[in-house]
Amino acid sequence: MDSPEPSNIKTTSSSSLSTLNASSSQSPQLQESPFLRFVNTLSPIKPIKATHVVHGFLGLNSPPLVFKSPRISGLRETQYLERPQGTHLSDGGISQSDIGGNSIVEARGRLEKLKTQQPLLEGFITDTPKDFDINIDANTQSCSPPPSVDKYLADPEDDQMYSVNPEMEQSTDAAVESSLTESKKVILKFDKEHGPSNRAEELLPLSEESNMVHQERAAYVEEPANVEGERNGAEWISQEHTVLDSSSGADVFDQHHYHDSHPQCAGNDQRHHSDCTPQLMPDHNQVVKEFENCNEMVSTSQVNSENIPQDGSEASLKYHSIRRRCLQFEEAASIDLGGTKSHVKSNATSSNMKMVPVTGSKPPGIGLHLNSIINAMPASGASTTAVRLSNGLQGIKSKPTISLHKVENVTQSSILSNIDGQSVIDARNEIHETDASVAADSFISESSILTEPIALYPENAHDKRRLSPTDTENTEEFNHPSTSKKKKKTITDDGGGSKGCHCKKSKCLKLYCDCFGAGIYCGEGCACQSCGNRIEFEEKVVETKQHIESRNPNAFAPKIVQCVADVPLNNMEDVSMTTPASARHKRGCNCKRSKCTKKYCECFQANVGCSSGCRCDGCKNVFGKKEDYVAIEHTSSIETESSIIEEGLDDKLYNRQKMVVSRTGLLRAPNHLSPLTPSLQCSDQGKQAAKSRLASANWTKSSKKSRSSLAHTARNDSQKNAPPCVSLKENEWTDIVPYQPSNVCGIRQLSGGSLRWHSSSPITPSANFGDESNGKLFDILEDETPDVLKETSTPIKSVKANSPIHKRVSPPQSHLLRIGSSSSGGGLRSGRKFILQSVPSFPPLTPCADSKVNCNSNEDSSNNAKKVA
DNA sequence: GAGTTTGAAACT
DNA sequence: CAGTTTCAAACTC
Repeated sequence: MDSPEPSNIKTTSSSSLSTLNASSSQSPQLQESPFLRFVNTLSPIKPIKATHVVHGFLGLNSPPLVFKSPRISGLRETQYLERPQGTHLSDGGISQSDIGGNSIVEARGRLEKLKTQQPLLEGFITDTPKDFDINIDANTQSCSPPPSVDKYLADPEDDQMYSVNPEMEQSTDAAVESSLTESKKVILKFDKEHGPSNRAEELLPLSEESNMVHQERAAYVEEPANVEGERNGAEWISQEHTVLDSSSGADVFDQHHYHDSHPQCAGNDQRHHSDCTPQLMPDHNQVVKEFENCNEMVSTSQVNSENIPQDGSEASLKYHSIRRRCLQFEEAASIDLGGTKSHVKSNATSSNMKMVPVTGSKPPGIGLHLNSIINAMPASGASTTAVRLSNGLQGIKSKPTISLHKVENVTQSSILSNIDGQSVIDARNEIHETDASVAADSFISESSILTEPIALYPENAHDKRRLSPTDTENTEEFNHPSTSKKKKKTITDDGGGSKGCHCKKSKCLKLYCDCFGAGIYCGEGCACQSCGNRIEFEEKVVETKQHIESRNPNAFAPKIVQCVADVPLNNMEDVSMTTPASARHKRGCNCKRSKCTKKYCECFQANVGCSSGCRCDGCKNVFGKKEDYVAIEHTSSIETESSIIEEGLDDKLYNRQKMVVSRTGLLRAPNHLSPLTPSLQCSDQGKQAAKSRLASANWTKSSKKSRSSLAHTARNDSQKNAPPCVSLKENEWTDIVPYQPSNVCGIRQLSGGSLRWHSSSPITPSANFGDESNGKLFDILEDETPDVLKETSTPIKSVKANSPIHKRVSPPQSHLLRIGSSSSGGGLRSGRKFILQSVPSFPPLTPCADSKVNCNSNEDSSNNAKKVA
């Protein structure tokens, strides 16, 4: 309800006249209309935005819808984190815009409105999420997966994604961005003069992540400045003063952007800026800004500087780039802080907070470093997670609920924890962090491809060990030097993982060091000896890092990749399971004695289920056993094979049915787990696991879209690489991480052009499904799957029943590949047919039901397909 | 807090 | 690539 209006309003906001019209839901048409154009031209801002928006989309390559969905998902996460109820809202807002097809326009309208109507924005932001959730469910569902996918797909986009809400805003803001970027540059320069450290940091990051930063900044800048400025009002002004004066305008922008991106945060009030800020994390600039802002916030908003743990997590959340940024940032910060450590600390915390927000943005993306993930979880409540895990199902069950709020919680919890420092909050943080980390991981995995996503990882990295410890340490240290260690320990104990490192021989210049591994400089909180990971030794640190990267380019990349981030939200159980399930460790663990039940296991530490890539013995990973994962893959592969055979026998109809099933499964699976497994399960009618997974995929609607997209991509792939389906498990999995991202990217790319995953591996298709967020594929899929999906649409039910493992089973990559190939093989045929059917993607697709229905009533599906044909 | 266990990272 | 060593976190007492 609200979302539409806001969006419309926003679109019109640029022009007062248009606002009314836009509010009436004319945004798209109006915008297109010559009159609107004229109006836009009248207002200086609009034209820029429009252009920028266009660029942003163009850059994305994918249609606005695609981005939106992902972004939405991202928003969801953030929203969820902040508000369980609102979890869907944020996304919904986005999704609606996407659905409406006015996403960009609406976004602009929203931004404009926000600018013009700060109060409205706040209300809208807080409210919109709900509305969106309701309206967008399907979209959101699809979106939820997409976000992660999107993150993977396009880092640059991810930046936008981060802003989630900003998505739309971004579009609008995009235009602003250019101006903003310029303004930022100017500001940066100004900041340099005034605030050397922060600005310097920003500058450095910019050089590295200039693209991302620019994107993010632009979005942030635009929205934040306008929207937040309005919202925050006096606070904002004060912040701006501080920011502008001492820090770069980027900070301000970041804050604004953060708020915008996380309406909830904004809704939460500036008090929680620190909380919200984490989401902003994406950019170093933001971080820096956050720091500055944090100071301000601290003074103004009551935010506790102690949020360190969260901060650390946030920091961990950032990506590689972020990590790098962190390093640079730290340097700058340290430099600047040299005199004002307290500020730095506060900043670090704030930055961390921002990082958390990034995690929020993560949702869309997923790749994360284990470190980041771990850090994230531990930071808030690694112990909690561990407890949950130890508790087993209970823990999981509890998670589901939590999972729903994961994203939001991540940001919120981090905030809360920071503020309150309560165990409860910590638990939330853990969950959120894990989720975020998962998403981040998934995103990160892609992030390797995409630079932006990386930012999230850094936070994640901190979240667990590295990030949390280092970040938390850093932040804590900064905030509370004396208590940093204790806090760290306590945090780590609590799961905060804010501890600093204790390296004695590695000089903190090896991956052994969590700080170094997380791309963070060691701080006061660290108990390391002969530490070489300090700003003073920046050159050495950089060299070492380069050396390590030369050996292993992904050494600093997130270890954990998520397939699906948000989907689980609907099902508490599923969620808890799913979040972990969706995420996987790229390399897998090699546990021999811990049985993957202790933090020795990186998978467990990251709250991720073991996959075929793991070489663990006697895996009992609470988040998903390796065996289960493998079994799922196997079944999925079998199903795919059978489906392929069937396809060969019966062309279109039969294939269609299976395709639908597989697609639904894939789509669903992607949400929670990996796309692949779901499909397999679905395809195999009988396979309960698949069903359960699919059920978990309830979010399916969105997943459906993604599936459809995946199917579509799979088709393409299958056309090219029909056979490939089968191979890949471990390798695939490893690849998957990248691929998924790539897939996501592919989706984006699809919009833009190339699909990595397509060519890369069959698996990618699944990823694509997950990514589906990409408008085109998504649309196609929708069209294709619609009937089937519609039939099965509601099915999601079973999802809950699914074991987390299933979700995780996602290894699906192989499955996806297979499925995709099979489906793709058939997909080409059936796929097109489906397209002809053009079933509405949104409505129906419930994974389980679909899968079941499809599987059970293949005839029906086939009949439907025939009818359609 | 010290010592042990564990598995990743690094090395050969 | 496999095996071994090194390392630091996680864990236990």
